[in-house]
Amino acid sequence: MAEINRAVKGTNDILPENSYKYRYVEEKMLEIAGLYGFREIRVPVFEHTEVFSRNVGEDTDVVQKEMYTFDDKGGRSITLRPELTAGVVRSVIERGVLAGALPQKVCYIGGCYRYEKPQAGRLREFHQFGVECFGADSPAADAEIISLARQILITLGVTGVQLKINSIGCSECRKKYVAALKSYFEAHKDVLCDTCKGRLDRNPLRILDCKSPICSKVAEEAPIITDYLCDDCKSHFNLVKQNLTAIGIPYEVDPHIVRGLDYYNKTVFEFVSGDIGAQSTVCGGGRYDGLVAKMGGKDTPALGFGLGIERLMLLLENLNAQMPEDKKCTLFVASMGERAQIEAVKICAALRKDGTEALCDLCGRGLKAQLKYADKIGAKYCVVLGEDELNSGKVSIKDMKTGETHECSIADISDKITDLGIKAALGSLEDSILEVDKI
RNA sequence: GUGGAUGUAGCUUAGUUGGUUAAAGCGCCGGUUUGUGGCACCGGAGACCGUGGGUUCGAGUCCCAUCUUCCACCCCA
Repeated sequence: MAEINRAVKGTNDILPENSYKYRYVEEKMLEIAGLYGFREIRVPVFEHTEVFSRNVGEDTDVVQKEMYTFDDKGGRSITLRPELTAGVVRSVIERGVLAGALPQKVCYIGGCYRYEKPQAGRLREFHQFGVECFGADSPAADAEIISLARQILITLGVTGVQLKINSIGCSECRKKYVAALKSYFEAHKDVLCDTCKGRLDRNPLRILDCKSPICSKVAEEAPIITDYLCDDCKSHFNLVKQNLTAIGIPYEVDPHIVRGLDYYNKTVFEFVSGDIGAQSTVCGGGRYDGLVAKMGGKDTPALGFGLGIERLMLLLENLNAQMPEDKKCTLFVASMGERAQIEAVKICAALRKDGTEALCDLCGRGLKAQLKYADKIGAKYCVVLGEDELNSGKVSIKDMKTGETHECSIADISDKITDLGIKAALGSLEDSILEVDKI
């Protein structure tokens, strides 16, 4: 295949045989978020580069080497969003959303772009579902979004994920902690891996996350952030934990959870799974109380999370999670001869007007081939239309599964189909959703 | 960006120590006498063997490069 005709590295096509699963998952997520008062917001795929570089963090990998940045024809530096939080914050400030009743709760689904080396659960174009809550500083808000993330995962059939939480404190206590951490690792500098030696100055927090056996061994004995939290941060974190316990959400405090985006403070959390390869985080988020003010808005506490849709789908697949079936054709109208063909088109038009998926031959095929096709696409019923039927005005509707036939007049096909208890499309989808809910 | 693996029809694969028109299954299309799908049988279309170089009388088979995909590191969702 010529280079130009191939999908760009790290991008993916979702074909009809799978797209309905994505739609189901996305609709479910929006629906559950709605139960918590989150309403969908849609923001641009690209922003001024500074929206990300300044706020995600000039020093982060995302900004340093992963952004798709280009100049537009007006000479503006534009960047395809590598994540959604910064753009959403820009939007709610600019559009005056934060002037409304607080907290403001928004959620979104959208593509994100990062120039990384593709791998299982990691694409250059990937999609995130996420929520952001503005104006709530209570620990109950932290627990609430964690609860939302968990409800989404569980409802969709995810099992075996672990919730890890931590507090990285406010800027004051983090300053003290980073200093302590630095002097600790400084003492063990000789055994650290090369990348961690480099991180010592730039971002000592990252060493805690290193997977090299030696570094993680050293990290085990490192000072723990929770010991450095100021009274306010400490009590906030304790209350988050109490809230989680109160609503029955199991968690593990993992002092090594360090988010890679600069805007986080206080509570951070991740839902991790062992079933999606090395990219174990399906959902990550936390508090970012300083970001709104930093971006020029009124000082407003905020928090949120992002959930990787491709990773979630991978996980659901690996776990063999139940998924509703796709819609199928309700009635196939096979025809023989020109007169019948035109009648078939009329019947389909009438059925579609009534909300029923009805198909007829478009290839000029023989009767046998038409029925074969009806079978392959999983049509529930079919009728054959020939001279006999046109003359008598009666057809027999055949149930493709059982072979049973039901007589009726051509004019009554639509009513008959309805009588048979078949609600095209939506019926089957809703049934299966109910089933999933029961699990 | 750094490592390791992969690449033959739409899909899954076979292809012997390099040797004539590159196989199979599934899928697709059609047929098995005239108006009924699923089964069976028969037939057909479909591959410049990822791409570009090189070695050779001759390469899907060997060498180099490049790209893709996959896996790990890094980082993140």
